[in-house]
Amino acid sequence: MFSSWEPERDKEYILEGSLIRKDGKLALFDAVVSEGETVSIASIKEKYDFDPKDEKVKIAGRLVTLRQMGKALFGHIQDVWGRIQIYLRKDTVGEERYKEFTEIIDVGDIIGVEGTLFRTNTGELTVNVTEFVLLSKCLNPLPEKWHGIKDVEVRYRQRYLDLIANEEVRRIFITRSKIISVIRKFLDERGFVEVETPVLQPVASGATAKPFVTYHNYLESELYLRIAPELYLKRLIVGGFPKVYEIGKNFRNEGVDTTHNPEFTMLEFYVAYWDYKDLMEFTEELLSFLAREILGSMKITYQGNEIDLTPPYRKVSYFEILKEKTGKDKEFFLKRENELRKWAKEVGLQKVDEMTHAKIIDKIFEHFVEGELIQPTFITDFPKILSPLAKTHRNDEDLVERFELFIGGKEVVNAYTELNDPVEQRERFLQQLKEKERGDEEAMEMDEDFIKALEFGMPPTAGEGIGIDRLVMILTDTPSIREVILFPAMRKIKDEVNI
RNA sequence: GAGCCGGUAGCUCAGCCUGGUAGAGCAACGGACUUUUAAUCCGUGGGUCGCGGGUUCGAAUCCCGCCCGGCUCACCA
Repeated sequence: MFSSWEPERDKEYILEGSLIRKDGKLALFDAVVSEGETVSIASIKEKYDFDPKDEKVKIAGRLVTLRQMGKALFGHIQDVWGRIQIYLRKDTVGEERYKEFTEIIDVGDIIGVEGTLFRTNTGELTVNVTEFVLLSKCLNPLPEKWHGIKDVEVRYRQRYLDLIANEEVRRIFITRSKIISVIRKFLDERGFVEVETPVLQPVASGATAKPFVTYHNYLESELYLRIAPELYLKRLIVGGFPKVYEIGKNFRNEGVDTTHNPEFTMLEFYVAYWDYKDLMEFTEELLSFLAREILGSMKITYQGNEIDLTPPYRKVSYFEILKEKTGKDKEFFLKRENELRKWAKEVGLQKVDEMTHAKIIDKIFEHFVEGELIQPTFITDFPKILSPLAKTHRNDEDLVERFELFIGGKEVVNAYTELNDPVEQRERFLQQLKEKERGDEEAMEMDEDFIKALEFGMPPTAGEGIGIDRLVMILTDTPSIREVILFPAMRKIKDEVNI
């Protein structure tokens, strides 16, 4: 049962009426819906939609529509999962209670109702209300019922309004949650152990990016918010975990656009005794499993493009596709730096003189190749100078055993056979330090503690990172990363006094 | 950081080009209505036109600066 209504408070509220809404003072109702008895709107629809048969139900939610007709009224109450119609008749609840409802309850309020299910003349499953309670008052008007809320700034800054008003938005975030839970299920069933590694790290390494810096007062040292969990997860492989994964936030102190948010969610997983070829197959399995579980189909539409997630995916090597798109071969990119620089300027790449050799190659690839990879495509065998943590290719000293998977023109997966030779790893870090001295701000940091771990022996291992936000974008057909992050990074609104 | 676009009632928008004291729908408020669902019908109230400055007799409208947001580029796996 609902806890008892307190008539004195009702009167108080009714007496003050709309004044209470303006003064911002409100006698809160302490009525509660007792635990375990209220059922969700979604479960009622699921259970009784075919046959309501006067089932007694008790539900709570936000009143989002209201149609009053004198001696009866209709409305809908809603939560993130769905909405259900309620029907209130004067001759069912009594004259007093009916009057109370119309006088104290407005669209936007959180209410609880109790009643029996029936179907209206138009066939909609509806609760014929016998008892109701105001659970929380909404002091502000809700966004418009028909057009919802469109102002993107309001949608991001006050996401709760977006969620109340826009069904599509609710769907996206529910799908996001499902995607993450299906990924966990997939990995757990295959023997992976989920772990948590430090977000605050003394060395920001494991990726090429600018970190956020903070300070620990007690340890009296600077710490960095992680740009990647990679080096810690590999330490766990050294420690004997054969299969580990972590899903969590990474932080990069860089620009904001439709595919970048300063904090974003990554899945990283590592498997001992696998190589990058095993990971390609595993990635195909994972993505087709996701498509089946989430969408029930291998075919998706992303921003107008039909994308087929049925394995196997196209595999093409880094320099093969570069040659296809630019006519220049690996030799040109890797061995003839001066000619490359000249040519890069000719094709319109900016700030070439400020870039390192590696960076120019990376830029050229982004410019000529990335956006065109609509169907799932593994780009394999990257140049070594772009991949300081990946193992040298078994057939080519210039390359590493690495792949990235592109879908819808976006990089979604990055993976490689891990470099497990501590001597070579130190050399690669030193190479990065040189790049840093030459002005590459994103070059990777030396991590001596990680090298020490490698010196104890890391088994041959393959590791992979999946950008969860971008994956959600593709599976929900959204054009901007902000549409799949509940509270995307926004500029602080300046205090008017300080302007 | 650059270019383009936007900011008008609680929400969605019109008005701006061509300067003359701000408008619609929904929401709110009052009334009618016992199967409605963008309910309907009658009536009422509601504005720092993002902020600041300039031009002008007069600025939502023209000009300049700033703030916030979006897109594209740059940056960035």
